[in-house]
Amino acid sequence: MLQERNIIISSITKYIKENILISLIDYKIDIGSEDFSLSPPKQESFGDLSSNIALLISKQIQKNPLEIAEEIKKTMLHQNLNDIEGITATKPGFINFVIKPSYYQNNLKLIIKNQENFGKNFKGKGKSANVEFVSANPTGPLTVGHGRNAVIGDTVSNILEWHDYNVTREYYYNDAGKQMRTLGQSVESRYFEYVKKPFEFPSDGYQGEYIIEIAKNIANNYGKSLEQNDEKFLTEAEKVIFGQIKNSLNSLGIKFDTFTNEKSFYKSGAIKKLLSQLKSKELVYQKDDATWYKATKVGAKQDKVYIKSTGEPTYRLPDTAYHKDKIKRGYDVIVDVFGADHTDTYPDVLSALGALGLKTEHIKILIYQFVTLVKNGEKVKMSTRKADFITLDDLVDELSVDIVRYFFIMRSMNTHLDFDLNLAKDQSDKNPVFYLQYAYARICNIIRYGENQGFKFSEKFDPTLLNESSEIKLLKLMSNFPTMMETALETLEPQTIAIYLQDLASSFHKFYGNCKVITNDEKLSQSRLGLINGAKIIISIGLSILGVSAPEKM
RNA sequence: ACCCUCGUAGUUCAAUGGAUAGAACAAGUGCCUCCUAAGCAUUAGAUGCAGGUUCGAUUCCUGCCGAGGGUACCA
Repeated sequence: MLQERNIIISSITKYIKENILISLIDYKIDIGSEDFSLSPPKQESFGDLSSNIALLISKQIQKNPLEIAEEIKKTMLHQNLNDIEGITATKPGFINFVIKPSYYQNNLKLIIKNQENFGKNFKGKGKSANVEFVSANPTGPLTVGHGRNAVIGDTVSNILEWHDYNVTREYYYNDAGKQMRTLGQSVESRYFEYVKKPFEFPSDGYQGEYIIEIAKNIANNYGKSLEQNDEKFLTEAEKVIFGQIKNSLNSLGIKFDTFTNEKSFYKSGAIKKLLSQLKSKELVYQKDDATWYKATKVGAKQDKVYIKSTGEPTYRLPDTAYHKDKIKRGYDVIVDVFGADHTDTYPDVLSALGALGLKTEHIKILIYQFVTLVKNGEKVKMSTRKADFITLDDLVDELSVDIVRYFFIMRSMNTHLDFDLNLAKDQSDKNPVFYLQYAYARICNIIRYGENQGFKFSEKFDPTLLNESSEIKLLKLMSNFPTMMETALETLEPQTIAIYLQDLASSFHKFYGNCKVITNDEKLSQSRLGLINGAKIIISIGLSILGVSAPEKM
């Protein structure tokens, strides 16, 4: 039922496209419906949908595009199309379509009827998805940079879930590498410092206060006579820091389903197996005491090291085993959220998997650019090792979950994000997220007010009374919601939703300024209650996907 | 040196190859006897530089300039 309805919603473009193709028969042009556009023009005065078809074929058939547009228009007018109020041909050769208001008005009824399911096309029904994100090694608190990763990953998961995918949120960390060893050494030396024994702090050790705290706790809990290389230094540190990380994520409303670590792939023998499989494909060789991946054989410019001359693998090898494991688990979609520092690494992982005959087309790598923190007008360089960072917790404390989440997804992933701390703080009451929330709270307030005045909202309202331009505009935007969500699924770019919601909220605020909802005109009041109830549903869906709260009062 | 991402208003960011490049913040001017002024209306302000492809380029290609990231032995 739902599916059927939403096909109707998005089908107006398909419907028009098909009819355009029909009108082309005389030209004997072979053009697929994907090869020309039919989309809302920037300029409202051109109508609701515009097509560039005439411009595209004018060269082939040696004719002025405007003339072609006129001819297509005439043909289509004869077809007497449903829901089309008018067709025009303009300047260079665009064909513009004006859709009847009734189309949008009737759509409102569908929104009210389907409530939070409005716009769903269930593309992920019966399918599963795995989203790997954050994946920070537990060497210190999460920083602002991890925040962008965390919020993108969680929101992408929400987008998939909304489309009915069964989503696994997964956190992967490297616990076998150098970073963790350095962490253990750092704690160890702080421990000896605390118990007043000779110590030597590693030159590249982690310098944060939290290391000292962990060392103190170890001394308090396990006594002061631990020896060098006791594994408690690392295991305790990992336990404590992971606890903090989970708390930080929790305070952002993020929960993981699975934590996977690198060590498990050594234990299970997966890495050995992977190496021998790659060897049999002649993709692995020995040189200078190191084991190399022959990336050049599959198109890379340089071979890469799998196992260093010290006998320690680089991250590439376990990462490949890990992705092989994920593929074998049978997900329909696998998403990795990586920072820009991974740009060069994932092609090696994918090419190795591909060489083993595994399918990798369903792996989507989302690369986001780094966050530059700006404080007092200066850029802050952050390093976990030097403890020179602003933690995610600090950010959430100073701002709020809603602001932090919204701030991280309101920009496209591949923009280098400048996060001005002073600005975010000073203007917190003018933050764009409040604009959305205020629209929602305003709607709720009108509904409350209406109830106090004896207006009970009924689904039997008459949508055809909504004819003010601000009403039509709002209705049109609401009709776009399903298409917008489809785009969000295709691109896995949360920003799409944020921008849409800004538009919708703006449209609502303008409507609020122009039209009074609760008036003496009972029928009109009912219609407008229908309108704002529809807007409420859509804002609510959008905010919940973004993980931002929808307050009934502000 | 090479590779990737990016360069749009004073600032932070939008814009499936389309028509007059959009917002927000900051600056100026209006609007609460009326459902919340966290709002609305309105003024001013931008595609780094040079070429190319195209009917048409912020978008695609080449070069230059600038920012960030990467280039086995951090992940």
